[in-house]
Amino acid sequence: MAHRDTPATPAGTSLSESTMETLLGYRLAQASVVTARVFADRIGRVFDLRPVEFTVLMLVVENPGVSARRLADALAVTPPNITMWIDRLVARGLVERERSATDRRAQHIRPTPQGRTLALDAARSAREGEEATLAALSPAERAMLGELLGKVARCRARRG
Amino acid sequence: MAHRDTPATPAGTSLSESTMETLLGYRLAQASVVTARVFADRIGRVFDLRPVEFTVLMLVVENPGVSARRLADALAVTPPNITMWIDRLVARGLVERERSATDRRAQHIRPTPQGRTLALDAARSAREGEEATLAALSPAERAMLGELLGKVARCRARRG
DNA sequence: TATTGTTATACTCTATAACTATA
DNA sequence: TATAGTTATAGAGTATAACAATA
Repeated sequence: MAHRDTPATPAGTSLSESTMETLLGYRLAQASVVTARVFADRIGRVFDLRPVEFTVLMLVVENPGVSARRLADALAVTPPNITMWIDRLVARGLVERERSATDRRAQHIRPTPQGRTLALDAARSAREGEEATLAALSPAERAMLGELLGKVARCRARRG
Repeated sequence: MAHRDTPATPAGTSLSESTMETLLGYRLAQASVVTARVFADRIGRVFDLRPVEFTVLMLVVENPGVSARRLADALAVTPPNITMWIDRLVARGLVERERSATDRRAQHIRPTPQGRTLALDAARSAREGEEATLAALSPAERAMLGELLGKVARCRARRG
């Protein structure tokens, strides 16, 4: 059988990932493991909000009167799904729907006072969690990283 | 009814996201929309590999003889799931399992020649796709971004 | 007793298709 | 005819629990 008895990568060491590291998608995924954990600890458990749910709420707070369509586009989520997430927020009294007077197909979504408070509390908590977890990065590095990620996000093709 | 007829954010403009932008998790998610699309176009459709599946294959290529456990840890995937992904790669003849001689619970996973070829082809294609899509970023910016993301990934708590 | 890996299973999230009501 | 939103439903992905084999 002449299997080479290659002494596999010893445990305790990190796996080699030199090729993967050249792919931005991989590095994003690895970095997201960290932020997802912070989110779960700081927002998921405490405020009972899923990532998308929190983002929808926060965007509604920052853009009161926004339509479901625009939220779906901003989050790259399909129309049926944005309906579901908004449903959940409405059921919890965090946002409200209102038919548009000018285009009766569309709707305006606005935060309730409770929704606004909860969103801002959650955001603050997440920010604190990230700061604590990412202490290895200087403020300048964090800022630079944010800028670069924003530049990547702006490479998104319209209407994909 | 005295509803305020606030002229909601006009369509055509981007949504305001100043608070969200202060959260690294949000920026990562937004940037991931771009890389996920590149992946789907360049790897998903062409090579019929899902993101996790591709990453498993690539890590096996770069770490021949690695155990399932270490792959699961590296990818933050649960043991049952890594079993499933490896099953799929084995079924396609891209990797092989071998019982460890020293610890008969564990196994060594190695790429087949076809697996190796396919992984490297896919990686090259993904890299080309990212370069084309992220042309708005200079090589220096791309390198800096990769470094910073690596630094974030290294903030991952062990065994969470 | 702890660890590697597997099976069985349920849950979450997302996508597609078909529908309504407006424009 | 096209668009905003909804419903119904299927699929992909992930998680938990229980188990087998080995250490």
